[in-house]
Amino acid sequence: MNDSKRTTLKIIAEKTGVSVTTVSRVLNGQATRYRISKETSKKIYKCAKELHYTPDSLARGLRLKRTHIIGLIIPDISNPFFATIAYNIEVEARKAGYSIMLCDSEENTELEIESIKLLQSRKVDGLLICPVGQKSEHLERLHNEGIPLVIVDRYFPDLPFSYVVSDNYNGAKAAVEYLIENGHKKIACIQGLLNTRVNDDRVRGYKDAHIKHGLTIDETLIVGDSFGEKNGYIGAKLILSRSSPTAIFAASNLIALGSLRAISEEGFKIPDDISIISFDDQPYTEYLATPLTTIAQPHSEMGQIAVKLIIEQIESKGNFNPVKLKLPTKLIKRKSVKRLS
Amino acid sequence: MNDSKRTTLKIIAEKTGVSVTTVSRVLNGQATRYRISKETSKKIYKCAKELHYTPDSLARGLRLKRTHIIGLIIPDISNPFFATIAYNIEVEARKAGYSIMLCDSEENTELEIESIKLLQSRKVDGLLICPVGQKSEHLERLHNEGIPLVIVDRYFPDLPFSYVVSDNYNGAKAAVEYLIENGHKKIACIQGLLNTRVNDDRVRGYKDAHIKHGLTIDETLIVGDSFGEKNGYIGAKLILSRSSPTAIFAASNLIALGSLRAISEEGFKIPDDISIISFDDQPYTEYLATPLTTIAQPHSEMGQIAVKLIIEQIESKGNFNPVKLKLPTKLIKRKSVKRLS
DNA sequence: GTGAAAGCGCTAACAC
DNA sequence: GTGTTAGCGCTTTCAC
Repeated sequence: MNDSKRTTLKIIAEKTGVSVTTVSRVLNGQATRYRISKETSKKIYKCAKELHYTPDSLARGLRLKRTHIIGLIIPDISNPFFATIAYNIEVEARKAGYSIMLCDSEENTELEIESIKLLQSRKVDGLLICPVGQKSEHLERLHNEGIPLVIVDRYFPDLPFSYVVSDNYNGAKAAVEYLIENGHKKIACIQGLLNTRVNDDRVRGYKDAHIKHGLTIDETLIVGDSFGEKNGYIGAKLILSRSSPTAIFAASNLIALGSLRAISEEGFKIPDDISIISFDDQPYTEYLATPLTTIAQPHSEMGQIAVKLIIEQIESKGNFNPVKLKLPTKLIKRKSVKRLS
Repeated sequence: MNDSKRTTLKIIAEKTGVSVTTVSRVLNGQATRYRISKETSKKIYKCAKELHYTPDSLARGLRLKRTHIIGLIIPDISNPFFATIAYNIEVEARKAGYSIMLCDSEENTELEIESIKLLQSRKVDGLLICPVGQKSEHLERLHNEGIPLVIVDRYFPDLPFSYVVSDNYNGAKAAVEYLIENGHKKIACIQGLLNTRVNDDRVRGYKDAHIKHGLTIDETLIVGDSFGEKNGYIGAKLILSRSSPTAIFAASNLIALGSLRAISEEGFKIPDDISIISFDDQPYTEYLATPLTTIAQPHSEMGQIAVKLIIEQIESKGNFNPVKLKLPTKLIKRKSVKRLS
């Protein structure tokens, strides 16, 4: 921290009457390599302990060009989906000796770009980004600069960097097929942020499920433009007022929450009046008025794998190939889908 | 990051034919102060831009003894309560030019202590800690070392450091009084982590509400020992099997979630068979099977104020007095409490 | 077995 | 108006 004169190698060197070099070597476990005498070592360890020596990571980072910091950019850490991912990332990174510097991009590409710059100036060893996902030039640039980078959740399949995401397409398709198999034919889709791969994949899954089962796609049943709760609310209100779908496919947990509010305000009952299925499972979903049928994403795995990938990349010094991972989702059947006769 | 030779002041100095000092001064906006000529300035800015110069925060931090990093220690970032607080902290800190280094203590004092050491070696300017709360020696030590420190959520009233917390005592008391006013006399309490001030305050509020209304306190109705979901589940199971309370006071949002599971498993209906009131409101609480009556905590304010306090403290260089803030909570009446005749 | 010296990129005191 | 120099705390080459 600021003042109060923290212990440095120099201080220890003076106290023990050896050179800074020796102290550094001993404290870095290189005593044997340099055949430093047991006594000297002991003396140094003892002194370091007494004075509560902690190495200065800034100085070390400056010297070594290695900070053991991973920059993490999240679109909204208050969203339980990202909070869970962040949790797993932090725990896994810590185990591997890395610290996390956290930035929230507030679902805003400009802020995302700012955050990247910031983290670069902070000299993080690598970047873990859950991108807003509408633009990618800034990420490509990063990649070209040779900065270790792993994308989580939202991705860009055609670009040459590593990512770990859920299988949004098949997840969404499975969700909608489940609806169709239960006799639903008029299914609304409240989608998330437009022109993001995640959303496009989910919507594509929604459409392909229709096609597969010979149903025509009614574009007016597809509404919405963000992953937030408000969009779920507005989307559901809209859809309920102008059409009468028998089911809703909500493209995110927050969208589902917003829809729930709209649905109850409009006096509809789930699943009797309308069915709903949501993307992303959360601890609370099973206790909702009607326990929600959802597509669960592998939060923990995503976080853990992301950390593994970024560290591999950091430690490989450039010669590695992008790893592209699409993790399977799981349909969790609960009570929010009604079987139509 | 690691290689690819990032632009430094030196490089710019060479390209523009001036000294490093001048470059530093210009790029730090001290051109006028040192009366550096417009041309020189322009030249430098232009070169810096072309070469995408970003200052090296490590070097700067080392030199200035100031990193503009705030260390944040959270017991569980996947808990929506903390995630929301973290969100507000990150946003507020960023606005003020600070970055957040995040550590999750997993509700474990040992890890909390480790994290503190880590963050100290990272030379953070100050520490924002949501402590586990069972021990405080390590925090006192920090304080004595003169390290800027603000405690959030869980606190130690007798110790001389700043904190910002909810008024847990009055919140809990209001909750239980509300129950009593609705005719409940046999009220169970599923408490959180023992020997933490937060829990003690909430339990004290629970008890004092009884006393105030002339009810005797039945210690067998008080169960539990952690803020997690599992404890809520076990606690509710226990209480339901051996007593028959008409209401449950759940000391956290996760405890409430666990209780909900137990209650439904046991075939009880809320609020007809049993009422429940929970501490901490979350976006999903109003959509639960029975919308929960809760005590809402001022998440955003807590986060924002915490950042203000820590920055004040960082920038005051020692001569400041601890600020102790207890923020009011709010009873949010929904449908989980039944009026008994 | 140990040390001196250089240098990572930056800022600031002191020159002129 | 601009430069020289020292030094933040650390690691590492080279020397003996």
